[in-house]
Amino acid sequence: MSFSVKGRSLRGNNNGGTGTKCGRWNPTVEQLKILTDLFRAGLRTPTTDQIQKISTELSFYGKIESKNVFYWFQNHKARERQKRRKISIDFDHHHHQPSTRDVFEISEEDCQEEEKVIETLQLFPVNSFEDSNSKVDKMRARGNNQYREYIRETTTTSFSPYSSCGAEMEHPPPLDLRLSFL
Amino acid sequence: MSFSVKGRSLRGNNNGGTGTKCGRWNPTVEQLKILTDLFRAGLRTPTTDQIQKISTELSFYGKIESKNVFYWFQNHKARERQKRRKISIDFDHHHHQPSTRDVFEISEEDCQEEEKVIETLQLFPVNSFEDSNSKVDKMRARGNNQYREYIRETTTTSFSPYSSCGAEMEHPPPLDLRLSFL
DNA sequence: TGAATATGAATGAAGG
DNA sequence: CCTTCATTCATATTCA
Repeated sequence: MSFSVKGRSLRGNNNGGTGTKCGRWNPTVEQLKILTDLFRAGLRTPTTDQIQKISTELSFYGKIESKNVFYWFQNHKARERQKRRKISIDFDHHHHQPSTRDVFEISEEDCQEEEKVIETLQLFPVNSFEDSNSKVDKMRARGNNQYREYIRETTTTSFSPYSSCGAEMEHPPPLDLRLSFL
Repeated sequence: MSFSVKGRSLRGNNNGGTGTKCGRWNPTVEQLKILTDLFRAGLRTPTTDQIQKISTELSFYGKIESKNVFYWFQNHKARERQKRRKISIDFDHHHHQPSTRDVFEISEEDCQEEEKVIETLQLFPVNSFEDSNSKVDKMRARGNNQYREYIRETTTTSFSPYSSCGAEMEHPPPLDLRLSFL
């Protein structure tokens, strides 16, 4: 159906939201770069005003609407958090015995959970003395959450005691309880 | 849509964490079987908890991460819906029985749109034991709140004097002030 | 072997 | 902010 050429690779350069399908905004590399920088600089929930400015700035690199900026931050923030959360769960789940090796590297890069701001960049008043001072986002260990991306990053592929190299293991088929084990 | 059975032939066993490129998860026939059964049993959007269990169960048949399970259900549900949608359109277009097997191929699947559960299988409490109480989401009346309102009303494409459709323009990069323009 | 297709993975966009 | 849907991207797989 939809044409999917083999090598699309680069995202941003193909079109600034123009050219092809204008169904939805597709950030250009430049836009993405800026957004990421802002995020990493500590920006998480930009105000309407900030969104407006960012949008204007980014519009320079391609078509964009302020709502795109709004959504981008919302999604990015959420997914970044979930990713971290999921990884820990995943680990916890597959953690059998503290095997010597494979101590995994869950933490990953920026573990800056909070709205930490990098002054070096002369940021805006991200959350400046507004109402809440310390919004320690306590991640309540809820049992059910959405899953979304906790993906990418390290391929800390959870191993399983079974499944070796093609080798067939006389696995203890739990079987039957197919649909009831949940 | 040739009726080529989903038969992935000899796929399942290759990704035991070995063999070929483990770029991405490739379900083994057993895993696929279970996932499909669960889906047909009515499971559509498993909770994190369910995903964990399923993942554990499936890990027995081969390397797998919980995220794979998450994605599988997301994709399967979406594509099932999409397929059905396309068919109806197709049908609508022809104004008469396509007479082709396409329609049948699909109808073969359970047309249960909802999370209908087949009790026969003694399913889990799909949605039961859910959260106990409400999660009163307090939206702080910040100035940046409710952006959605704004989004709805204005489709302000925050245009810019530059950036037109596809047109190439040697933009005057404001650059530098990346993070300071706010 | 390259086009067509199946499907895992990612993310923009909304609804609530 | 959480959850879900719709699309799209990226590959593995098929097949002529």
